[in-house]
Amino acid sequence: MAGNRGIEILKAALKLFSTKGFYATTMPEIAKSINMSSGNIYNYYSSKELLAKEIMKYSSEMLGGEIKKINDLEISSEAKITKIVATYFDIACKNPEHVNYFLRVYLSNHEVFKDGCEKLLCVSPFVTEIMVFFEEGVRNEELRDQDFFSAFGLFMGYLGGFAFLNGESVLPEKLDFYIEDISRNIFNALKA
Amino acid sequence: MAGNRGIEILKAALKLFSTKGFYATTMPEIAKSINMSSGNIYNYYSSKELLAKEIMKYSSEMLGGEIKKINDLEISSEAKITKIVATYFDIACKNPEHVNYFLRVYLSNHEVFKDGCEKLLCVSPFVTEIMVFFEEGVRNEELRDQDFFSAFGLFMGYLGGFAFLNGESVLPEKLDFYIEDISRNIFNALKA
Amino acid sequence: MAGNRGIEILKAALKLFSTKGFYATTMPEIAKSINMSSGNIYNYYSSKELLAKEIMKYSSEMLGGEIKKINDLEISSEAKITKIVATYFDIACKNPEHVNYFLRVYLSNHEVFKDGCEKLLCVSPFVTEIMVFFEEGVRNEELRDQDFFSAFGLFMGYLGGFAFLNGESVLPEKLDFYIEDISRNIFNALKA
Amino acid sequence: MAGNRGIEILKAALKLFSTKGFYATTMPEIAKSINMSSGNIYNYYSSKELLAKEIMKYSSEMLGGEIKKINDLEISSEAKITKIVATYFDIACKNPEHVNYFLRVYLSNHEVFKDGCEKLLCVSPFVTEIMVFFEEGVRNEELRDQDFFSAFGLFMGYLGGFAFLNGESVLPEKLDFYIEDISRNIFNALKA
DNA sequence: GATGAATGAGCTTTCATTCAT
DNA sequence: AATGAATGAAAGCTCATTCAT
Repeated sequence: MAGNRGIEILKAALKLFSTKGFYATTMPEIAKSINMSSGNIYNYYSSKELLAKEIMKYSSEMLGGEIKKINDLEISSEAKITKIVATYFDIACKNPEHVNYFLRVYLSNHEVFKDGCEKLLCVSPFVTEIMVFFEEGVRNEELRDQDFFSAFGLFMGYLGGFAFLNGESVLPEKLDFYIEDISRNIFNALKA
Repeated sequence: MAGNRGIEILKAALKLFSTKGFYATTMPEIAKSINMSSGNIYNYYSSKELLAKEIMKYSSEMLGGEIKKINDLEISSEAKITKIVATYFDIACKNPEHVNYFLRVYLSNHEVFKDGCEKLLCVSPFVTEIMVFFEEGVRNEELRDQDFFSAFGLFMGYLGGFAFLNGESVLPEKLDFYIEDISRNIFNALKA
Repeated sequence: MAGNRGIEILKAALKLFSTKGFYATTMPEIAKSINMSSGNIYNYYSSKELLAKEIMKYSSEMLGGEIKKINDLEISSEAKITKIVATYFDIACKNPEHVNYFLRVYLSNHEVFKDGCEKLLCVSPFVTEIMVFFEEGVRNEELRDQDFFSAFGLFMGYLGGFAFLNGESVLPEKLDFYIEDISRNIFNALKA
Repeated sequence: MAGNRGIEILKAALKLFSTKGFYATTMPEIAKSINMSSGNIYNYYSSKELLAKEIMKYSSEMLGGEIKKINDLEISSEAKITKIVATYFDIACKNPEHVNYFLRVYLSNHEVFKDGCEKLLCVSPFVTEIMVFFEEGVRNEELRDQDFFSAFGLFMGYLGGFAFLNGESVLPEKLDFYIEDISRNIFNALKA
């Protein structure tokens, strides 16, 4: 389920869903945005809901991939934290659709992600990489050994929350400005 | 705007919106849940959108009020953090509609909160109390002097993120279990 | 489930379904034919399928009622047969929608009458009266004692088939013309 | 029109139309059931409606052929009636698609058979053989001389009605069980 | 304040048919 | 003959909102 045309639909829907929301975006609208007929979308995704789920998987794989690159580097946990924050903010600035999709579509539209995306199923690529980062840090005695979810929630919540604040235009500075502060806070919270 | 009947509508809508989502909840459904006619709701709230905004203010005032009580106590910042986390989790367990409304309705349905709730306008009672807490801590030299948003994002994101994980049933333990870890992490991040 | 407005919808749908078929008739079309908005139909019948089932019950009760009147008369079985044939043909001429609904909607659109109208459930008022007629005739020794369905199939099939031929305009004469022949044939087939 | 592949399409459509109905069967579905592409059907039949008409002719010829075989036998009219009933029921059991197509597609979807199948045009092979049977019986003075349609309606309606009852699963016995009763009833109705 | 029938625009989805390959 | 992606009109149904009572 993909192919060139399939990806094209997915990207168009990602952009629209993340901007206008799942319900406020119509299938004809998605189709029109890539000069396709509305009926044809259904040759690629059998329903609007399924499309939404595929998008979440796609975005999560993309984000997980970026963090994996950082995990593969031979640097300290402290440095990795800074890189993760910077990378996340870079995406939030340059390709905000991924972050916004998570915040505005996945997080809220429970009913849509019921079957097949329960728990964190569709987001696991991202979760997994954070887990890898954390456990390596603990093994190296750079990070304090604590409950994984306590640590994961900090990361996910802090970064997501900041992306939200940025999207709401309440931050007086650009995202870059906060990288240092945030990285330090996270490291202080997690360090051994 | 308000009155006994008005509050009744608001509470019913809060419960339904936070459970089923804004779009999946219909006005007749809200009305029926309190044995009222659908038309009559419009005598109290002139539109579904306006109702959604009023709910956000209401919830935010309620949550802000709880935090204010903590701010008024004569205890250390470290102790306050623990109390804030515990209170937030208590609400997330016993009255999850408030927390879920923020996560599942406010956070996502941008288009609904456009006019009159931009930025954090409808959530200011909560934001304000976090700000009071933080500035007092800094003044007392218990907390490090850093950018307010860096600190606020930590609080809001961490707590919200955890409420989300709990709602998704991905946490192996009950929320109480995490209070200590989380409070320590927050204090470590913010302390002077 | 009826009321004045409900019956009005039902009659309008009966006329259209029996003329144009179930699928070729649209809900807006039904609504328009009685100057109602399409949405409002759903306040009376929750789906097109349900509407179709209610119509079948309604028509069957009407037809059953007419035959009951004949059953209540103190006349010979032979005379009753003639009256039943004449009455059926009278309806087929003056209110053909009832007969055509049975032939063109009920008989064929299996999938529509699946739940709640299986077997002859929605047509039982009519079936019952034929059964009453037949068993009385047998008890009076006017009719031969044979399997009920063998007798019922003759009635239902013969009359229905003729109504069909008439509707197809293949009969060279008006229906009245055939009453005598058909009644005699039925009596010869069933008599003791 | 026809050829090997053409007949294959026709048979596949016959089976599907008679089971699911004309409107509930899609052209791609027919194609898929014989491993053909949907577009290719149109090289054989220019429209769904035309296909439906060709099927009716095909089925009617098949049924007419069976009755012709009986007409060609040198046996009494009474014996022929029994054979016709038995043959019809045999088909209704072993190849129900023919009988069901008549009942569930032809009988109801008026609009489809409008042009080219009006009156009994597409069913004439069957009608003709019943006519031959009847007129020979009258000529031999085995059957009473009466209006042809009065006699034809009895046959067609009785048999069709029974096939319907059987299809609805309302008959307590298998079709075979009723052959004797029904044949006797028909003979009693038609005999000289 | 209260009712709930009525409106009608708008949604997702389906499907006969076409046509470039 | 054969493919199947593409089209686009049209369907059933929903629901925020109105308004006569």
